[in-house]
Formats: sequence, structure tokens, C-alpha cells
Amino acid sequence: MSKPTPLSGFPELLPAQRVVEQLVVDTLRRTFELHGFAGIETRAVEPMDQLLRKGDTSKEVYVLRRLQADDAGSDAGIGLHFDLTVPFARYVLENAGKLEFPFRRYQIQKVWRGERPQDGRYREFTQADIDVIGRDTLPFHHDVEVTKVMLDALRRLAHPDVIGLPGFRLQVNNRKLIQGFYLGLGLSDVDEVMRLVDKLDKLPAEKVAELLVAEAGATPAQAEACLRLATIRTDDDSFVDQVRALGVSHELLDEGLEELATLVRGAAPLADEHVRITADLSIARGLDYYTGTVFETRLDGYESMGSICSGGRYDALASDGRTTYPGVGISLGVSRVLVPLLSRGVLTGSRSVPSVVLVALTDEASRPASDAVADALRARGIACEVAPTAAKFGKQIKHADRRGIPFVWFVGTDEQGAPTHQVKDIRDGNQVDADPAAWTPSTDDLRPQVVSPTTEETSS
RNA sequence: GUGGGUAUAGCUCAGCUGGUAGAGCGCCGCCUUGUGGUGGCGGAUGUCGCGGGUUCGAGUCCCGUUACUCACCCCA
Repeated sequence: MSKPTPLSGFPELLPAQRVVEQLVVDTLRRTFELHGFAGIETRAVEPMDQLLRKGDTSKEVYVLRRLQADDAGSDAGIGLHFDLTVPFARYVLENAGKLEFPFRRYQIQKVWRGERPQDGRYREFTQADIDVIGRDTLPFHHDVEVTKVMLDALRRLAHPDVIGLPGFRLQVNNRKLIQGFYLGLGLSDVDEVMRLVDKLDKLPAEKVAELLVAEAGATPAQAEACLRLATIRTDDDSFVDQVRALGVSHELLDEGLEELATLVRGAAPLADEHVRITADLSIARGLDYYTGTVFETRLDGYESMGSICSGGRYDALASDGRTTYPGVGISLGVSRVLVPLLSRGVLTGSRSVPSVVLVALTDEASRPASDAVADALRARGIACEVAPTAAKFGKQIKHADRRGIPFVWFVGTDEQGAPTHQVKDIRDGNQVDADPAAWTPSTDDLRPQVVSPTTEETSS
């Protein structure tokens, strides 16, 4: 059988890379829980009618069918979920009687989209979502809360002592603001205007202005005003004055300005040198179901990859006809952030196995002695393994080195026949006597860490 | 779904207008008779994506096909 080739869009990681992904997921989970969000997992499949509610994405759904299913029978029609919001909405309706509202949950799972893969775009990938959902109403301060939680998570991911990812820029806008602005200008087709303005990062401003006139019924002056609004971006609430200076007034605009200003003021204290938040009035987010706050996030140095973390406020994502459940949430593309960095070799794990120590093996007969050392270390929470064969010590050291295991433990015997123990740090060659019941590695060495191979050549 | 590019060793790639395959890195062994990394010497490895055609002869030319990849659409 010939060697299998990779399946495009279904990324798989090597063990050392997986270390990074798990550290990222651990960090996200810890942060979300620190903010009191409950974790849930939903099934991988949803009925097709649920999945198709989102409209355009329907073509991307992977439909599930049993190989042996008889075509005659009408199949129930289920497909793999393509995001975590639709399953969550369904979960909320299904369990509404058992949940407490406002319900705050996080969810980190695989999702599937039948798109054409590209750098940072996959057909199977991991998303990390947080949402807050209310019954009938959901106060605006939850928009601020969700922003702060994700900002906190991103800050940890970018912190050099945690994961050390490149920096992030969280861009926030508010649909009420832009819709109110367009209405105040006298434009009627606000959705179309929004859709066209959203193309600003792809098309030049003049082109968008032409489209606004041609397709959205705007006058050149109105188009100009729309573009002026979209150029406003500030890291504090000073955008309010800039918008006011454009001389447009509308009730919805005021509401949006107030909300966005509140959000930026509330979240700004969490920003640092790695993670910034900016009010960016060009962000609109396609059409979708967003009704207020909208988010996008760029990864520093990878701006062309698009948004890696998006979301917003939706006033009616879930409804059972009687009760409406408004929500606000953000979704982080774990795979989108990580896979390009891992495949380019920007980041990887410090080792391909959890082991801190390789216990060397003198000969097969003494395997029990080596096993005993390993068990003594494990009893104290130190991950380790025993050498697979009693090869020359040089080979056993190489075995450890290949896997990034920092220590090799040698078990010997003194003249009186008593066991002797030495542990060698193979990075600096330092070898010292050690007691299996007491020796402890540094906390940095205890677990695999994230390293940047390109900048790592400084030590040793 | 639309359009372009690519497919040769484990990896990155070379192979000029057709003459039955090569480099670097990696891997294995020895120098080094039980403590790796550097250095020296030696060694192994390919259905040249798959199928067909042209030809005395195809990695090379032609057709088809599959996969990968980039851009568009859309999005995490």
C-alpha cells in the first residue's frame, strides 16, 4: 500500500505541535471558568432544518448518511454542525426549563465546513465560543462582559510567559450606530449599505463609493459620509466626538454611540502591549443576525488571514415562538490561529512526549530497578519513561534528545552492591547524584512548554 | 462552485531541446568497547502521483484523471 496523502482542510498535528494546542485550550478553558462560564459540549450533528437556518452557509454543511441506509426511506436529514452557535441555540431551547438565565457558557469543539481550504481556512477545525444568553431580555453589560472575557483570554495567549502568540487587535463596532447613521443620513436600504461598506478592506474606497451610489441608492454626498464614518477608529471613546462632528443625528445612532462607548471604556483597562481593543467603525460583519455589538479580531503579522475571533449581539437567535432568547457571544478560531503558526514553524512544543526524565536501562535484567525509579518519580507527579532497550548509553541519551526529554537517569551499583543514582541534564551535560524519592525538576521543565524554534538558538 | 500553479528519496528541491535518476538536510554504521550533540569516513533509500498515447526509447512530449496548492466567493 502506498503512503497515504494528507486530506486537504483536515489538519493533523504532530505530538510536539499538539502540546501547543493543548496549552492554548487549557488556557482558554481556565480563563472562561475564571469568569464563571459553565462548560458544555453539544453533539456533533444537528437536524438539517436547524443547520439551514443560517442561510448561505447551508451549502457548506456536511450531510450525514449511513452507508447502508435504504434510499427509499425518508432520511431524518442530519449534518455536522458548522459552528457552535446554532447548536447552542438549539440546546438552550431544548433545555430552557432546566437552565438558569442569564446562562453563561463556553464551548470548545470541532466544527466542519465544506469550504475550499486555504491558509487559515479548514474543513475541520476547533472553535472556542463564549456566549451569554438571556430570557426575553439581556442587559447590555453582558456585551461588555463577553468582550472582557475574550480580551482576558487573548491577553494570556499573547503573553510570553503563557503561550507567546503574536499580539491581537480586537475591533469592535455597533450595528445600531452605523444603521442609525445611515438612517439619519436619509438612506433607506441600510442592510445593503452595510454590506457594501463591509467590503472596504477588499475594495478601494472610491470603488465602494461608486457601489453605494449604484446599488444602494445613495447620493455621492451620502456615500461620502458613509465612508467618512467607516474611517473612524480609536482606542478610546473619542470616536463619539468624531461621529458627532459628521453632523448626523438619529435616535438609533445615539443608542449605538452610547453602547459602543460604554463597551470600549469598560474593556480598555484589559488592553496591554500585546492585546489592544479599538472601536473600528468599518466593522459590519456581513448580514447575519447581529443587532448591536459586533466583533472582529486580527492577529498581528497575519492580518491577511482575516478575523480569527468574531461575534456579536443577536437579539433573537433562539426563540420557541413564545419566549425569545437574546444573546451575545464571541467565537475564537483555535485552528485558524494555531495551524498557520505551527506549520510555519513559528511555534512548537519543547518536546514531543510528556516525559521529563528518561530512566536509562543498564541491561534487561535490571529493568525492575529502572522501573522502580520511574515509579518513584511518577508518585511525585514527574512524568517519565524507561528506555525501550538496553542500548549503549549514548543511544539512550540520543533517544531522549530526539524527543526533547531534558533528563536521563542512570541507575548503577557501588562496590557494596547498593544501587546508585545519577541524573544528567542532557542540555548542559551536567550530571549529579540524585535520590528518586526526592529529586525534582524545575517547574519550567516539569511540563512541555511552547518554544519558538526560529529564535531559540540563543542558549546552549 | 470558478480560475491559475504543482506532483521526483523521510524533508526541501535539481534533472538543459526525450537516452532507464541526483544534491542538501535527515537516517543508519564506524572512528568512539556502555554517556548523545561538533568533526571525519562509509552506507541505505525511489512502482519519478495514477492511467493511457506518441516514440527504438518518456521523469522529460500529448491526453485524461486524482491529489495538493494559491486566488475569488464566504468565513473562525
